[in-house]
Amino acid sequence: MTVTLADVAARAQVSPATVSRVLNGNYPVAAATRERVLRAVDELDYVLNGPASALAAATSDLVGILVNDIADPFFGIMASAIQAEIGGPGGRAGGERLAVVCNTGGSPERELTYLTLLQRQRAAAVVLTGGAVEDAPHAAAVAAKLRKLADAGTRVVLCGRPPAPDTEAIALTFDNRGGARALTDHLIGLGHRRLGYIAGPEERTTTRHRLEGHRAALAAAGIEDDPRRTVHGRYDRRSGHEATLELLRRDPSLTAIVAANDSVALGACAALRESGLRIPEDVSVAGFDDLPFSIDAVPSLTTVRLPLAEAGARAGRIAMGREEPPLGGIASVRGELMVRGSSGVPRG
Amino acid sequence: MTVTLADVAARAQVSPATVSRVLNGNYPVAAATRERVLRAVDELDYVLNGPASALAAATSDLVGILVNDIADPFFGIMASAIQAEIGGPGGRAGGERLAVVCNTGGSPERELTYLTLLQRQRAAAVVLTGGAVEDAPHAAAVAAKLRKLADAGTRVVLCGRPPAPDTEAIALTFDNRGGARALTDHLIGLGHRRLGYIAGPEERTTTRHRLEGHRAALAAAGIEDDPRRTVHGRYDRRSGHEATLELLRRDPSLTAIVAANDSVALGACAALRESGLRIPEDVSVAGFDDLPFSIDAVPSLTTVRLPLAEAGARAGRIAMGREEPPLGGIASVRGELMVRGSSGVPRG
DNA sequence: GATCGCGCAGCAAGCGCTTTCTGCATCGAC
DNA sequence: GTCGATGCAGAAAGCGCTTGCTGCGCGATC
Repeated sequence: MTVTLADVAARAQVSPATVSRVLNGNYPVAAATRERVLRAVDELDYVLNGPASALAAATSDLVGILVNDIADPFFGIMASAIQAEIGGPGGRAGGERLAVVCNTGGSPERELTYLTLLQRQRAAAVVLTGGAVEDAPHAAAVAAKLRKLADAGTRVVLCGRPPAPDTEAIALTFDNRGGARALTDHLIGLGHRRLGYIAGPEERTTTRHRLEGHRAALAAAGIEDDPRRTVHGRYDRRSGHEATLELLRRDPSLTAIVAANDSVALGACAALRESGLRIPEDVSVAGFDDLPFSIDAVPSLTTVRLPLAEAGARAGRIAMGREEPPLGGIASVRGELMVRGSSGVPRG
Repeated sequence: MTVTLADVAARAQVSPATVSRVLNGNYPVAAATRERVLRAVDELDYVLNGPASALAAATSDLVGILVNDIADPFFGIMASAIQAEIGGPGGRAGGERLAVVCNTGGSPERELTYLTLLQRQRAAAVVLTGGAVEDAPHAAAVAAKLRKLADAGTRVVLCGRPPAPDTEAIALTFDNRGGARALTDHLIGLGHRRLGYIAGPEERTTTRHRLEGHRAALAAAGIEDDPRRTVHGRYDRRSGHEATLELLRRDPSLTAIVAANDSVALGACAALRESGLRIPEDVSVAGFDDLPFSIDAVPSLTTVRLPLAEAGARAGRIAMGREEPPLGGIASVRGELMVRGSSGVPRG
């Protein structure tokens, strides 16, 4: 029913071995023979059996990309860049590889399960994107998995994620702390003294790092860090909206709101407007990430640009072994402060 | 080195066959034996070899999801919904399936190549999302591929994509024509007579359908369809920005701009503002899709909401055989007009 | 007590490919 | 003319798993 290597071999009047070699192109085959085989492949419309070759060769051409939320452009942009380098169809790489984008939904269990699934598929490489969860047992479990994957020959790269100790994983981490510091420094420089902070989920490394940067800036300026000025939520606009109302309730005299990311910032803007406050005249707003829509907000969002596409591309190349990993296996990728319309000098 | 089924069998003192049956759970195994096997699996930290089992069983647990642009939330949202139903880790389905999100970048060749790659992997199902390219040879090639996939037992579902004739593929299409018609009807109802239209890439079905809906509305209102009022571009904000400037150049008296989608609409808004025009006082703007950020635009965007997540979920269920396909294998999914701040009565 | 049925486990034959090793020409060199 | 390279193709042994079939031991049946 389905065409197999043997069928092609029969048609081309060669042995299966030869067909395999023509298809994999890593062994000398006479031009005439190759020609004949290729023609037979074409005529029979033969498609290689992936599992079979993966089994025989003990390697597969699957590359896993783990993301927290595929519907979020933050991850979409990285995934897209990674995939472009993985050399799926159209990529520069010769061998065609299938990029598998796995949506963990931010759940540690699903992360682990996907890792197992990829291990099961004998993935050629795995790229984990986005912040990790700060939970010792889980971190250990992930580290163990990553070690096992590495042992099995799977290259592991972390993109926008903190390094995993005791692991061979290459890490390209974003300097969230530095970016947040610069952002809050900017606001303080404008004269703000009462800043609200809308943080992400408590247990995420990204959340903590950004918060630390923010606090470092406050401390450096001698501003007391009132815990009531920080609210935790999810990384989405809805959460930004709710958190802003809460912050305003706690302290109506706030002059600036720093959000965990751009989506949250947009939610904050909406809440401020609904509350009759102008941006930035009454309250300044700042985001993080600089996703494409941020520049279209009105006023456009002051934020920290993260080179998502560049980092993803680099991670992809490293995963494919087409670029040298950074020294020590760890590189910190800096963000860039983008000062735009949503931040200004505080009133009064 | 790596643990195999045989190792587990040895440790549990049973035959490999029994281990396999315990793992697949589709054959009676005595409780005590099962217990013993499971313990051995655990102790040896055994991970099934995916390719090997796929080869032996002639099926795999991979499910392909083709998207045009993974960095675009339009596709991200659908992909996310599909995947949730595919029953990856955490899904309701028992068997764990690996969702493979493939980024075609809108390129017909890559689409085809990915389809081949999925065929090669003997994917369990494939979901194609988003508009197709209107190119007869390519459409035929895709149809042929889909037929072949179906023959091989792969379930094929189209989500937000026109039906593929002569194919067993189930199609869930968006009623782009109807949505566009309603949108332009709304603007005409407000009194607009000079509407600019920023269309997507010429060769896409989505582009054509939306444009047809728009034109149908114009025709119904007896408004001449000046071809100079339509500009084609990509489905991104940049394109919306450029196209708007072009439309304004051609006819500064426009009172409304209808965009191919929300991203394009945002670009249009930016261009209008830069040109010193107010929205909607001077020019009304309308988008399409109702992506999450649309409500945060200022003014919030009048658009057509497409039930992306719902359609994706349904497509996912159908792909998994957990929901009956629609009668005739084709269902049209309607959008809903969302009237918001960006559209108003024209000046004068 | 012999027979049948049934529940459970093992045997062994592949699944379709890769790859090592072997073999046969052909060619150049001495 | 002979021998060793060299270049290319084939034979065959798996890769690790699934599954149809066989077989065994037990309680139920006549």
